[in-house]
Amino acid sequence: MPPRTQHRRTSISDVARHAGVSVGTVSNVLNRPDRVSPGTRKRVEAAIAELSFVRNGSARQLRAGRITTVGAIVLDISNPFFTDVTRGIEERLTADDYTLMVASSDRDPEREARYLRLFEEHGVRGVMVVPTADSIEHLLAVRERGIGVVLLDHPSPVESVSSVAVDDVNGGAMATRHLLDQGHTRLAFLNGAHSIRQCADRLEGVRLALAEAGRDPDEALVEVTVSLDADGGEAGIRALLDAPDRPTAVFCVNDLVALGALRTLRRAGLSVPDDVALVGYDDVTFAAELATPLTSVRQPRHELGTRAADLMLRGGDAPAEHVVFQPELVVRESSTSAPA
Amino acid sequence: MPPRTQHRRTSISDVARHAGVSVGTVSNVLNRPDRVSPGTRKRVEAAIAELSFVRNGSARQLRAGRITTVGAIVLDISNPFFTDVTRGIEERLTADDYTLMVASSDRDPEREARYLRLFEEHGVRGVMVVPTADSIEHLLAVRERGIGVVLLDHPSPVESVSSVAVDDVNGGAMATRHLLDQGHTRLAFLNGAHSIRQCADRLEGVRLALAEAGRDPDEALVEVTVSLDADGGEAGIRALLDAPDRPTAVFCVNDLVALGALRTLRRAGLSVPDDVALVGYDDVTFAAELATPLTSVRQPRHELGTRAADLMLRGGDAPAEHVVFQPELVVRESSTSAPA
DNA sequence: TGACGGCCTTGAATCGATTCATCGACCGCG
DNA sequence: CGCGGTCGATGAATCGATTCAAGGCCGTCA
Repeated sequence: MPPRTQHRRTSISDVARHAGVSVGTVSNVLNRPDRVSPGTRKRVEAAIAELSFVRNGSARQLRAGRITTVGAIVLDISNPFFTDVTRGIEERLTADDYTLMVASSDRDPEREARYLRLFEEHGVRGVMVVPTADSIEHLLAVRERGIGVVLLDHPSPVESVSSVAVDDVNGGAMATRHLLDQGHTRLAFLNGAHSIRQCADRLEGVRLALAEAGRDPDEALVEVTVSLDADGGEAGIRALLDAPDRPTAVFCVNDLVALGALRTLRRAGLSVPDDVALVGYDDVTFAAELATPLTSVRQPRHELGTRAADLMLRGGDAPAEHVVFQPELVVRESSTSAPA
Repeated sequence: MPPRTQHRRTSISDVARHAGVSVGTVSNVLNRPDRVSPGTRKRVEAAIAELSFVRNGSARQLRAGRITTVGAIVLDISNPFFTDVTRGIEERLTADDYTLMVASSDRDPEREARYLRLFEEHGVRGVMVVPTADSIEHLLAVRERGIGVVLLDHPSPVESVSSVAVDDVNGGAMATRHLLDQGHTRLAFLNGAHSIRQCADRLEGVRLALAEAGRDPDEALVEVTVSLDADGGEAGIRALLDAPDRPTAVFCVNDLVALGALRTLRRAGLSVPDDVALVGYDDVTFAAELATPLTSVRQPRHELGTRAADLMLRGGDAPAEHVVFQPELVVRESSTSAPA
């Protein structure tokens, strides 16, 4: 793609020569134009335009030390939950003229580590990470090297690292209580791997709510481990259909899974909510508009992002803070026999 | 967030000193370990670990000139269409050990320019851009400076710049022909600003199909300009409901708009497809699962991304290529009076 | 006239990793 | 014993922008 002739990038000294000034002056025009007389400034600007000069960010940064860029590593960039969180972050950062670089770990600790290193090598001011594993040793090490760290959608296991999270235990419990209230006794939970904190916590909430209601979680609950997308929901329901004693209510760990579940239940000729009640998590845009409008646990996605960015941008000497938002159950038709 | 004491980042010479070797040797351990004797290598590696040294990417890159990173600028990162395209790109790049930096221009030429400069300053190998405006002057300038450019979801106006696109004219025409075939005579098109090429092209296809059928586009078509999300769909339908001669079929420029349209039609007590037929664009995951499964024009999103990355990664001397994919109409219930 | 202050401009030093010409040590062979 | 060759290690030069001490110029005031 680049033209054959690999011309050297034009540098600040090319500009200086072309304008008949020193490199220092060009740099001043670029960074502190007020310190340069209007005449020379104009000449330098003309030279810059003529040579179509673009600053070399690496050199600039090498000298300056650190830049106004923050990195974010989320679990899955194609999940609407995370895109909304990301937008929140970006909005807040842009207000302070910071730039955001986003990466998706795809729940792979190795990818997380890789991007973390990439960000660090490029001298980001800080990173906001949704950790793939519970250990945050590696993040502490990063912070040790002077880089800001904020945990995203994850409560901090240590006091000294700021974090922004939503109470997933409560979210799981809310969904479960609702299903119990509707009279269901045999529940299924289409969940992700327990190594993912959000999944483990929501499960805990589910079990808590069952115990609270005097039910034995091991008996009243079937947990199916699935991938966290629509295909996972499909697979999960297939597994349940074959089971001898089919649950009457299914709680899905996120709305994408619920989408797949809904699709598969309908194909199997089962009615939602009459044959099977369904509850999702996240309350994404389309949840209300599905074939059967989906009951879901809503999280303050956007605010999660802005708040995290807030914590990131505070001075380096501010004490760590731990923010926990509460989720909210949005009841729709998929879990209530009488239309909502 | 960063600790009070602003310690200088440990550098390669710190490592060298600590291990009792020269900087050149440390660099060799890092880049060409085979040229270092096992003994010293081990010592250096120990020093690296002990000091928890992280390469300074800026310095590295300053010397090396360019890196294995490419940038992508899409119109709207929260649109599932673009997240899928992005995944395609990333998948292909990862195979060649390249890294991707994604940014969203939000259809703002200024933001596009800003990110373009940011990428260039950081020495990316190339950029893949969904242009916000039809002019690609600024992209040609970037290429002039030796940076690869591939147009994403946009046919190239010039021979020399590679591009990957989907035939939007045909997509618009397909949707329209389908609605005409269903017997509709008054159509509405909820479209975005014509400055967005995709929107202009789809409109052209719509008009083409109308003319083809012997209809006068100016008479048979109502076009409403809306924002390209669910809220836009809602606003668009509201505008139509007030119109004296309500169209019987609505074509939406993407599925998010269609989602909002569907929601609003239902709230207004109108049945889809009996009162109003609806067709979307993109065929996103949830299109088939909506209250009324949505007829939509499917685009090869993932392939669009991988193919673009392909073009990006070819050597700099390969001739430009222009790939055009064909969309595909997926008919569902929202546009057919008899259930699909 | 000379001293002084203010305003621009200069250019060498600096950031940290990479590269490469050079050197030393060591081995094998004649 | 001497020579050529190999392997490993060295460290100065380099990339390009920024910074800052130093110097030049001009006008003002005593």
